[in-house]
Amino acid sequence: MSIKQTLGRVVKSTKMPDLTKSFSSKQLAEAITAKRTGMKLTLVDVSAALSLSKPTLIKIEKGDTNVKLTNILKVMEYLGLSFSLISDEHRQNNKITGASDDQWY
Amino acid sequence: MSIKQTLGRVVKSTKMPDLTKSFSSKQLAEAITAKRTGMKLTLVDVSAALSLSKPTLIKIEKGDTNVKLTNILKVMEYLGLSFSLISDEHRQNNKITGASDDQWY
DNA sequence: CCCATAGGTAAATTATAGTTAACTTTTGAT
DNA sequence: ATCAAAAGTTAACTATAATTTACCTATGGG
Repeated sequence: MSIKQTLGRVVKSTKMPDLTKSFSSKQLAEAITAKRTGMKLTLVDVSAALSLSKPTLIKIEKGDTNVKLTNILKVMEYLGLSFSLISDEHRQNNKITGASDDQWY
Repeated sequence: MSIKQTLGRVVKSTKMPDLTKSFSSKQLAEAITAKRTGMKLTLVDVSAALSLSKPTLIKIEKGDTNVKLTNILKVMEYLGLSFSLISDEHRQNNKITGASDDQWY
């Protein structure tokens, strides 16, 4: 048990959003909050670990997109979250057609 | 055929990166460039459509992460790209255990 | 009820992203 | 080899994100 826990800090954990739903900044914000609280970390914990200010963290957890990508990526990496890229028009049914793949868009 | 094409603008299309590989800002940048050129759009086309400056677009296509998330999302939406979120520790083998799911992290 | 701790907000300042405009380089079609 | 258009760079400027510090509120344990 960590010292912090013995000092009685309590971080209520929030529910992880459904990551199968289509991306939105709100979903990202919720996932970050859920991850952080699930790991029993406070805003100040993350703030200190990443040298990121608390107001900026709060902006991120509120889904404000007027934040530098690098700051969001730092938080995500720290919490064990990451992106994957989806190309909307990219066909799932990727059967072999013999055609060249220069029409993927 | 569009007027632009009759004016002889040529946009060389670049290859789409492998979207199954793990996310990096470089991968994102490459995907954006590949999508844009695949759609035969110039930087100025996108710049004009989104009211975003060319230097900012170039930063994005170079993988510079010191860019506001909102600007990246605008470009991605315009080109038909999107994110999905991945929780690193989230188990794939999600078998029914009867346990409550408050230990997802 | 206290009191400590976490979340959240506000104002002033600093750092820097973004824009504009002009310019250079690269590219490819003819 | 020329020419036009696309990509990329630069510098000065403007807009605004980020920080700092200080506050306020909410919550839960004792």
